[in-house]
Amino acid sequence: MKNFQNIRIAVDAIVFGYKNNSLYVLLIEQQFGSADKYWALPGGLVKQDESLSDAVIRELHEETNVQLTFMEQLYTFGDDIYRDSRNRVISVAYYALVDASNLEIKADTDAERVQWCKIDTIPILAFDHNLILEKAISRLKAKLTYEPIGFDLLPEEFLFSDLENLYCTILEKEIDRRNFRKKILSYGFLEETDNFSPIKTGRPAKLFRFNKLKYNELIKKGFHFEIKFA
Amino acid sequence: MKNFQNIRIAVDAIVFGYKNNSLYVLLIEQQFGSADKYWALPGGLVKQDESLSDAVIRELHEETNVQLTFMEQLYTFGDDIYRDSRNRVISVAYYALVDASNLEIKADTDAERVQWCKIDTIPILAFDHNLILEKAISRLKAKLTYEPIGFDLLPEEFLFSDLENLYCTILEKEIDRRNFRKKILSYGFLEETDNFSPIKTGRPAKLFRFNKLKYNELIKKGFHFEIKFA
DNA sequence: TTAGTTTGCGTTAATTATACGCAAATGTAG
DNA sequence: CTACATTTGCGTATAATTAACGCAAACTAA
Repeated sequence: MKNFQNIRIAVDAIVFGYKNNSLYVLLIEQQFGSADKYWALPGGLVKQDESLSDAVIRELHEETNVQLTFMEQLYTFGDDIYRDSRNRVISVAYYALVDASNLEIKADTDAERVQWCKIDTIPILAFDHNLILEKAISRLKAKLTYEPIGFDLLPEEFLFSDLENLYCTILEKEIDRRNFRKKILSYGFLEETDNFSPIKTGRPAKLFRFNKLKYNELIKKGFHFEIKFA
Repeated sequence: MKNFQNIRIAVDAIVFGYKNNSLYVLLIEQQFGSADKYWALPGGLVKQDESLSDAVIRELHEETNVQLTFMEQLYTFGDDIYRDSRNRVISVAYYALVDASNLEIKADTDAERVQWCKIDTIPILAFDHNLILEKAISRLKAKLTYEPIGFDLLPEEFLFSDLENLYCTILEKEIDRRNFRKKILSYGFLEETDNFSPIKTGRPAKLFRFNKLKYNELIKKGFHFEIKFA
């Protein structure tokens, strides 16, 4: 075997969003070769003088118009050496959580269509993107229980019932509404706003806000976030 | 900027071992260019037709004579585009835990020397290997608390005091010996052997063994390992 | 007014964690 | 042979946390 290395390096972006009590992921439709159209995760080749994290943020922006400042690295996929049939390509996957209600997406260069796709109706995707997405979902599920990332999926101000619903939906678990509320409130990083939900059914509900500063202070004191389920 | 990509892809191996009540990592000494010698993590370029995980296991074997069957992916380092001064190189880091008392290491191709290095006396390493190692250590610490990986660092049969010591040392925390024992035993995946420790001081201690099968059964039933510290 | 709905606060029992006490089983020093 | 140092292994009391549930308050719609 000759020693020459001809491997391309790509990045892929998994962007999770939450709306209508469901978890979504951002997909693009791409044309491959002459005929085939495939849904895929946003992503593409890293440029020569570009860091990996810059690359994934650039590709996401180019293909979906979504402008993020940070994505977290998920995993690097390079064990299947034929994952791309054209060349050997290794892909570093990144993920992010966004408030989907507050985001303008539009197809741009490279992508023909961009869409939020519900997590339980994902089609067959290009390359090994189904595998990548699965890994991202299990990471999301795990992280949800030990870091307060659920708030990233919600608007600035949200209802307790939204938060509760988010947890139940994503983790596919039942949960006691009252104990959940008690526990989260006991942490002390949520603050009540003076605003009420516009929904006109049942008792009016206060809107809450996640206080990141307070959370960071707690962390410094050794606090450890955790949500457990039966 | 031209579209041509000339990025090499490498793998690096972090192998943790435990002996003499201390945590160690496997390092090699390499010659760079004409004069400089540097300690570094084992690793090297991925071959064209080789999966990432095969590559890291091969490199580790070539450089240290340590033959593993599995390593877990840690992180991919590619944000500092000058991390290797010669070319742009992206490195996928993998780590593993081994029973150091049971391992023959020897310098081989590429490496001049191989050595277990105590984690609190790590020298300045080549490239960004200090950064990589730091990340590996924090991953190890985190994982130790929610997966029963401590046993991988011990011999097949071990003393409870060894296990206790391992946790205290790596996590740098105090722990109540009796509560720790009670908790671990309550999980039911440790089995007593008929053997006793050869140490001739104090009351003779039973040797224990980690029953992976039993652990896997528990996992299937929804069990979740956890060791918390004050 | 009444029924339906969701919020927000509370109480109690069960479980788990924490902080210890102490005897058993050895080797060793005198 | 005895007293002592040392480490193991088991136990118990108390505090803290979690889980299970009750119910009134505050609104809308009819």
